[in-house]
Amino acid sequence: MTTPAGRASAGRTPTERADRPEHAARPERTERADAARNRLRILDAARRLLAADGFAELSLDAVAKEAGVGVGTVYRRFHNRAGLVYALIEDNETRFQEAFARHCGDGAPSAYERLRAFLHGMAELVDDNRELLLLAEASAPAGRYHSTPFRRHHEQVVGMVTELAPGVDAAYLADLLLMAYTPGLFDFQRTERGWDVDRIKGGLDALIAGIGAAPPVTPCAG
Amino acid sequence: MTTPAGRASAGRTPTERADRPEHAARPERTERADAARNRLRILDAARRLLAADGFAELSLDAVAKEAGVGVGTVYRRFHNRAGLVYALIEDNETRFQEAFARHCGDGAPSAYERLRAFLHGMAELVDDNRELLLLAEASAPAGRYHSTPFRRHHEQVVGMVTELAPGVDAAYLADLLLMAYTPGLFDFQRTERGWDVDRIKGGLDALIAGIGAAPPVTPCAG
DNA sequence: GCACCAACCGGAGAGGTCTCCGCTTGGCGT
DNA sequence: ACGCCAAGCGGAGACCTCTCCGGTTGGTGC
Repeated sequence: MTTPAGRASAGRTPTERADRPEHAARPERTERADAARNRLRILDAARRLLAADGFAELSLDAVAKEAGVGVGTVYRRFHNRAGLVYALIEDNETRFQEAFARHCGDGAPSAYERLRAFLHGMAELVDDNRELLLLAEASAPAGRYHSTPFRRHHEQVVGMVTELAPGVDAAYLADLLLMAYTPGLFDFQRTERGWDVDRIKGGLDALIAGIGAAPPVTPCAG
Repeated sequence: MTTPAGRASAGRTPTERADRPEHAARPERTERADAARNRLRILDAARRLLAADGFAELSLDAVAKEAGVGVGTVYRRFHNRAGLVYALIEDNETRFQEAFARHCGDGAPSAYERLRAFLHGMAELVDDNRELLLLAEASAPAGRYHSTPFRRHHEQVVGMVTELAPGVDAAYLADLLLMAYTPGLFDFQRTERGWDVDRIKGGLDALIAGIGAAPPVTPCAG
């Protein structure tokens, strides 16, 4: 998300700037050197603080101090705590995508198997990053739906579901499937309900097996 | 935006963490008269403020002032903002339960029809209380799973699913079905995706129809 | 080089959440 | 009636998030 597309700015006179809506189609400016340096510093400081103090709390004031920048700089860059945490998350997401692609690239399995592999992979990913995801959710519960990882996951699941069961509302089902990995729910199931990851995988397996097997409304016996 | 639940100062305080299941679990001790009076005052003040200023913000300082009590009193009673908001929600929940019972009490429809009615009713309930639910979720995303309404809903859905499809993991499926009404998701679907309530109802209908129709794992063809 | 200026920086301050703790009081036993 | 005391009260204060804005600087056109 952070890679700047190096595009030189066309010289603009200040008068032009006034009569156009500011955030309409702002061409991507290259990030200034000091800004880039500070962004890295902040991300690094956050990781350090998280590792040291645990995931229960993450004060952006503290992050700023650790990074050696002012608070304003942190907020300018990441908007709010949720923004910072989501930026941290994108990293892990990349690794997941690679693993999933590797898993599905060869052999080209059926849609069912790919969906199953995806869902199982998600279970492991969420389990591994539980604390960070919980922090992200606590910071901005609704932020998830707008996040790059969620959107990408949704797209992928829609594709597989469409292939698996052409009749169903794939977009809706994808939402629901992804909701299985809402951090708070997942943690509640693992911790409070005492379920292991296999139970969750199994529940999802059964669900998608049913979907793949049965036409959406008419019963099998019919 | 707002800090999740607790402050977690250096030394752990002996006071209980906030996201415990205890909202409605009042100890057997009878509430003192002044405490009861203040609780009502606070609830009332909160409703008044919400109606007047909108649901975007609800400062407990302001609630305390409006109620004519100290901040400490508010926090003693409701632990944190989430607690106060969930207390407000329980009210609407009661009305929903009554409607659902009335709907299902006579005629004793099939499990499928009862589940369908329940899910549709939830859709309306969530749609009607979107703002309040969003506020609750923002205050404590994980608090939902511990709340009395969620637990009751879960129990009810488990019962209906068990009856409908004895082979499946009813507890897991109930979780998933209820996640369809996560406030953030629902609002995202309605607002951002531009879906209407019927689309959501329809998606759920198809899902439970499939579940009722197909045996959990073996495909029809087998 | 040099001048210009948009983007960037930093930190004071507004406003919120929640805790701490000394004072007050309702309800009970006698 | 009366005394006791756990439960309740209130608000100062610690700490946090996020905004605002005057001063600074990297990168560009000339």
